[in-house]
Amino acid sequence: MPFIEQASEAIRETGGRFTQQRRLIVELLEGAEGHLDAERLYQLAHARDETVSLATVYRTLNVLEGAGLIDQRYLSHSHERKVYEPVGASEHYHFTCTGCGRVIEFETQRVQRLKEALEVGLGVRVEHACLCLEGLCYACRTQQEGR
Amino acid sequence: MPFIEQASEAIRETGGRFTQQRRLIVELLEGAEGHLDAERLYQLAHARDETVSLATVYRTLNVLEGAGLIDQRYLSHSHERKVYEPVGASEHYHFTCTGCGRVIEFETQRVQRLKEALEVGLGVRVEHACLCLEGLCYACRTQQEGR
DNA sequence: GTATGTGCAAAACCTTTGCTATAAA
DNA sequence: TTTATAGCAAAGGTTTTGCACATAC
Repeated sequence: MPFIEQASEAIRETGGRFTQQRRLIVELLEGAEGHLDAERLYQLAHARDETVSLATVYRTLNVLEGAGLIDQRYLSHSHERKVYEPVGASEHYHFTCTGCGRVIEFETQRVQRLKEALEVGLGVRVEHACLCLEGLCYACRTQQEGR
Repeated sequence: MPFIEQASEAIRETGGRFTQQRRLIVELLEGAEGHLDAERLYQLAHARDETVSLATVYRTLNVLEGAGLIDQRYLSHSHERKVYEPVGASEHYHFTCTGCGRVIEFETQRVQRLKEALEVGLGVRVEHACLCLEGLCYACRTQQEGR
């Protein structure tokens, strides 16, 4: 099912309303190449529809997250701001280059395996795992190494 | 070398001054059983020495982090606040129970291996890795499961 | 003595919330 | 028509900063 319909249904199921502002925000999230933070999402939405406010962006993001449709992530070590992306099928994580700002996505089973190891070893149930990786990408690394 | 001396030397090496406030904050960080956030550190420090302000706590934490003496961590999924701890020899990470708030420390080589895999696979240099795990500890999990 | 550090209060920053009007159902 | 959602602006919580005074070196 397309993401917009998923969102529309999920919101309506809980008695919520699929307003034009919410529709626009959902469309932008779906179409985004990269990872949007609230401010950027607001800029994009506001450019298309002046009636969208930053408060509505935040409220909509929280609604969508509550419905399990998007994930919050932190990309930087300092975690200044959250970015949001549709929940996908693949377990993927992010590496952010502190040199050029590029975000590299990668898939790995290692986090999943770590979770399983902890559930067995510590007897816990892991509900959230956040992994933020930072450093230099290949281009920035070789450039810094002076060649 | 004791942590206090390390800190004293590191600060002085960069032309900094090892003031009484900084000494106290370093002592508290070293002696802490758990993971202190800035507010808690301020409470402890201020109780012992009224001249310590919250601003000085933050400034000192930043100086110590810059000198590589302490690490910032986020324990919760929502990352509301940072906690600080001396840089240790062991690679350890944290699991926070959302039921009772308990923080479980554990050691693992898995993050280190993930880093190495990325450095080879993507050609990057990983400088920071932040892993935040949340869920239910054994006690809270069994209680919630109703038995 | 000089530069760095300090407290205080105000600002910065991202995010949430109270209120009244609006619009989805 | 009913009730959730909107915008706006103000508040929230954590962290940083400007300034004048204090203090480590």
